[in-house]
This record gives sequence, structure tokens and C-alpha cells, in this order.
Amino acid sequence: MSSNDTCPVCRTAEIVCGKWTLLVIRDLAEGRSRFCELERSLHGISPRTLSLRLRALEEEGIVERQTFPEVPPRVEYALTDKGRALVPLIEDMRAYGIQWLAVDCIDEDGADETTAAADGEPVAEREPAIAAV
Amino acid sequence: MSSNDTCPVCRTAEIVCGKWTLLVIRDLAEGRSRFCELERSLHGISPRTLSLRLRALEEEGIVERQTFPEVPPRVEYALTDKGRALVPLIEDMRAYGIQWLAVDCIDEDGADETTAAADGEPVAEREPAIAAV
DNA sequence: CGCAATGCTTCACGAACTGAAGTAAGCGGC
DNA sequence: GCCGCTTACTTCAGTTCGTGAAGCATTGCG
Repeated sequence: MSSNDTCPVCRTAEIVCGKWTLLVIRDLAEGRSRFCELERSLHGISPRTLSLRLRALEEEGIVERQTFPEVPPRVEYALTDKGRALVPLIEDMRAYGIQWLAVDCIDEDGADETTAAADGEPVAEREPAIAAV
Repeated sequence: MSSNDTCPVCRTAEIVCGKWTLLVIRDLAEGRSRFCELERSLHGISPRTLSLRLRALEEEGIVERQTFPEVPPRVEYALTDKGRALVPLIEDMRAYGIQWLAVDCIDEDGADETTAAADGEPVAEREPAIAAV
């Protein structure tokens, strides 16, 4: 598309850089599987965007969609191997967030967030894997 | 803003998910430092977007900007520690791209140094269950 | 003087994302 | 029978984001 298509970083970036994509994958990795579960977990996502993301991800072979002909209709989404292979990436992002973006619960004070962390000092040491969200 | 601000994944995602952001960081990590170098390397990026990205990244404390009062005026951008900490993430993306998006890394710009140099952990060449899409 | 180079900014346009609302299909309550 | 509830979406209008072309400011060179 826009940049070098032969570059694996670019190609991964194109998958990953949609606005909610990574978060959808994270939620799927954490066991959420249904549309409305994702919708509630990712609070703020519009159903259109979620629908678009899931469909794109399905087309990429990153998620699998399974419909159950029940009432009310049930649809479950799950990561494929190709999707699960993105989990380390997400864990890296979590580690980065913890190390360099470390704000535990407070963000809406605004203004100063950059000066706090931008001075070149990591805020926490590396925490392994799955944290409670 | 959109989702849970207490989640480190979300906060990292917000930094990383701008359309060219990761690629800008990669180029910076590979040694490119000037506006027009980046502009040419990321062919297809609009100067406005590059300018926006660089400024946002600077405000995040991820890149440092240094101006030289020469003629023509020179400006150099470089990653801070906080920015360099994102390189493993990019390497993960490269590994993912190579494993699952099955295109070899052909960076004709001589960008190959990182693949060679950043090989602290060898990219395991697993068999990607060949996605014939 | 006119042109070139660098590092932007401005502009108009189209693509992407948003929030609210609507749709379909059937179950349970009244 | 009719109403409302649920799920998994789709549609719509509106806002924000990214694009490509062009412009601006500086000043050294021919």
C-alpha cells in the first residue's frame, strides 16, 4: 500500500495498526469470545468498528468465527495459531507500558504525563506476562 | 482516550498505532535521522503526517529533536531510551511478519543492518502453516 | 535574478472512526 | 397476540484523520 510491502515490519504494522485491532486480539487471547463481551470490555468501541475488525482479522486468518444456530444467535470468535503468535507482541507492549508509561490508575490529571516519564528513567522493572486488567 | 487508560497495553497501543509511527521509529532505530531521509525512506508518507508523528513522539519523550542553525537548516531526530525500548517490539513484528506473513525481508534501502545486528535472539524459523490466501 | 535544498505548513479531499439508532429472530411474560 | 428482551450486527450522519500537491522561508551558488 503506502510503504514498502516487502518489509515484514510494514506488513505486520498494517495488520496491527488499526485502531482497536491489538486490543481485540488481547481480549480474545484473554478468553473473551463473544461480540458483546468484546464490545463491553473494549468500552468505547463502536459495534461497526468491532465488526469491521473481526471481519478483517478473520480474513487475515488471525481469528476464527463460529456461529451457533441458537436463539438468541451466538457467535464465538477465537484466535488461530496465527493470531496467538501475536500474543508475545502484546506482552512486549504490556512490558513497555509498565516500564515506560507506568501510571497505575491516574491519567486524567492531564498535562504532566510526558514530563514524568520522558526524562529517561524507566519507571518500573519488567514484570512478566499476564497481568490482571 | 477510548478504552481503559489503566491498561499498559492500551497506552502502548495508543502510541504505537498511529499509521506510520512504528515505521518512523524503526527508521530512526536504523540510523536515519533527518526529516527528508525519513520522508524518502517511508515513501508514501505525507510530510504533514511525518511532521505530526515526529512532534507527537517528541512530546512523548520517544524522540529527541536537535536543530542546527546551518544553511540550509538541519534538524536531526534520534530515539531516546524510551524510544529505543520500542525496538524489541519492532523486532517482534519483524519476526511475526517473517514467520506468518511469509515474505522475505528485502529492504533495498540497505536497511538490513538491524536484522543482522539485532539478532540477539535468533528468529526461530518455525514452519508457518502456510497460509495460502 | 532564479534555482536549489531543507524542513516544514496549508489546503481540499477522501477515507476511517464514532455514537446513536435500527434490524432480524425467537423466547418468555402478560 | 403483543410487548419487550437478547444477540449480533448494519445503517446513517457527523467528526476526525491521513493524503498529495503546493507553498513558504532561508540563503548559497551560478
